Order: sequence, then structure tokens, then C-alpha cells
Amino acid sequence: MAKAQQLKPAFFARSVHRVAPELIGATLLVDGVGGVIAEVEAYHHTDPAAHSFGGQTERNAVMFGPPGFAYVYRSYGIHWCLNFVCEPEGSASAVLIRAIEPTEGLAVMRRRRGLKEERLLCSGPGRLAQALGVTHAKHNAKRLDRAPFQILARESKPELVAGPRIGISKAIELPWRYGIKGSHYLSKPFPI
DNA sequence: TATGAGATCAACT
DNA sequence: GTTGATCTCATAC
Repeated sequence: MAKAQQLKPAFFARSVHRVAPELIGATLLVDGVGGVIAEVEAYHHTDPAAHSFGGQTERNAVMFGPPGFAYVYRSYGIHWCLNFVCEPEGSASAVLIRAIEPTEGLAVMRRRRGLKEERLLCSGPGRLAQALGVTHAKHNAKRLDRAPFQILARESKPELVAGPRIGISKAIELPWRYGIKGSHYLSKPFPI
């Protein structure tokens, strides 16, 4: 744990399509609780499925800000979802963190989720946010290289798979979902 | 195993 | 009034 490099804002200030696959295998911790990122999705402002498509609103304002910040939004009225803002300021692109493999703070996550099934702790954006204690009030528009966030660069490159994104109705054909091949912690298996 | 509804709120038409 | 980057539980096969 001590050797790993903390990811800097410069890491995020590049194309989401470079950042997203490189985040797979990195370690995400919030207040020391979290694990290895197993699944993400890329969203770009030219993408009809992105919140930032069609201009800035109060909700997505942080997506239009500088990279290396957290964008937390409410999904279906009840869940929180965690995104990392990418690309130079104004590009309004982000990576949605969809699943992690829990490694740190298992007991805390189980308590917050009310589950003992480890595989289900963080396999989905809403579950992940709940397990890590991420909320709009506490984490939206916060820097990713400052407490309580810790994002550690991966030390080896996992085998990647890509595929269509999940839960959207526009631009469903874009293969901008990335994951660790064969991981048991994916929110849904990737089509072969 | 598979499908369906409910929860619950902000943006959008 | 409808929809959405979702999850859980109930009911049906």
C-alpha cells in the first residue's frame, strides 16, 4: 500500500477514453474504505447519454469544471453515483465508477450496506457509493487527490474488456464500458 | 432463474 | 407529467 503512487489531477486531464481504461485496476479509497476499481464507464459531452450533453445545469456544473474532481449525482431519486471529472476544464467529460473489488474496510462496508455478501458490496454504482459512504453533500465537487479520497495507481495492468454501457437509452451502441476481464465483482458480466 | 413493481427526486418536455 | 448512468424485494415459472 505504501509504494503506490497517488493519482494527480494531470492524470485526469486527458481524454476520458484514455483515463477510463487506465483507472481499471487502480485502488479507490474513501476515508480508507474501498478497493480495486473493477468497472467504469466513460461519458463525454458529445455523447447523448451524458449528463453534460446539452449544456450546463445546476446538477452537472462540476462536470464543466477542472479535472480531478468528484461529480456525485442522484440516480433514480434514491442512489448516489460517483464520477471522476476528466479532460481539460470545460470539456465536461467524466468517468462513472461502476464497481470495485472491496479490499479495505470490509466491516465498515458491510455495516453500511447491511449485507454480508462481499460480492454485492460494491458491484454497481449505487451500491458502491453507499458502501464507501459517498454522498452529494460530502463529496460532490471535492478534489480527488485530497482527503477523504485516495486513488492509487495500479502496479500491474489487468486484462481489460470493453463493451456497451448499462442502463441508458441513448448511444447504447458506444462500447465505453471497461472492466477487469473475468472479475467476479462486475455489476453485470460483459458480453463475449 | 426471470420478470416486474416500488422507492423517490431533479431535470426536462 | 415523464424519465432516468439503479437496486431490492416479491411473485411467477
